[in-house]
Amino acid sequence: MDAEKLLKKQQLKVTSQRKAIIRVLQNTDTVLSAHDIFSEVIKTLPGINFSTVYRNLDVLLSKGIVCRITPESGGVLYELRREDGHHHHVICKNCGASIPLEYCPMEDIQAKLMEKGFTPTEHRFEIYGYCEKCNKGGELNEPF
Amino acid sequence: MDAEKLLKKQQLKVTSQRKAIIRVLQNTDTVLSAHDIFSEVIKTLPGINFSTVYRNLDVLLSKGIVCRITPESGGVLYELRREDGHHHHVICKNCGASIPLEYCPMEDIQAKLMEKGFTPTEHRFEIYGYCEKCNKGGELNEPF
DNA sequence: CCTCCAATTGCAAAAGGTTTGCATTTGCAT
DNA sequence: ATGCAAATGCAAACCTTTTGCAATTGGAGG
Repeated sequence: MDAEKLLKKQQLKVTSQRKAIIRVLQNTDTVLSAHDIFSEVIKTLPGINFSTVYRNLDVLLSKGIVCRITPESGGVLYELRREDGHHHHVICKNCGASIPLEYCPMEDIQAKLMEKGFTPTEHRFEIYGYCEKCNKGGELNEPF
Repeated sequence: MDAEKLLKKQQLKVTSQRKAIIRVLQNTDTVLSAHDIFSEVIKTLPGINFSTVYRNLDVLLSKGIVCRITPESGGVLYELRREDGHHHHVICKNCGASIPLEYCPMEDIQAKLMEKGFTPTEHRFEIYGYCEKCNKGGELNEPF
């Protein structure tokens, strides 16, 4: 779906800034920091402000258009939410590639948690490592 | 194990600051922010500096004495590592209680990842929700 | 017990990332 | 075409974490 439709679907105003941000996310299969996104967006939209990027990432996140990922190593990363419904990610520490994962571990232990009286509301499951490409190639580009 | 033994075991110098930090972590079953830890430590060790807390949390983390947790909501939290070996956490969003979990989802999908050519190096699995106590009680104290 | 050195600490300043207030601009419903 | 709420740019504030440096301290070795 193109950026404009995505925004209208969520009843968000269609601004050039929002479209640019979404396009950046659409044109990559890697996870990006707010800074990464800003650096890309400013190429097509000189003059866009950092706070606009931050504000819009928050909006897009709250509308479910993007996902937010916080690696152990620190920082916050974003990616377009491409799949409907619940899913997890496998992320390459070398190139940042993000691979969606169907599998969800919650099913396996939901019952056990309830037994203990714990009511789960959210969970996170992320896998980090090296993708097929980076496993082989050898040289490390922009690790994080 | 007491703080001093814990430090000596890892061949770290035993300082009053380190002991105080560890004791704070030993006296709770909840996850704490660096700020939380500082606020507690300063009660028993007036004059301790924030940077000392940060530096030591890093040291303790690298020695495996503490765990670091980064909730979706942001921020960085620490807890004493009480279990040997690999484990995950169930965390109460209300009181911060941290419950260790034996179950690890990696076993279930390790093979599938390798098939795809992905080499996992780290992963995280955390569950957030409300513990038995907070489920019932009702009032919310220090949510995060 | 004393001495000495590397490790640790306190302090202050800087760095880094993110948020906020406000005036201006812009999308879009009417 | 018009008006208004929403979005943006800008600058400053904020908060958390890191860093350089001088002073202090733990503990190994004498």
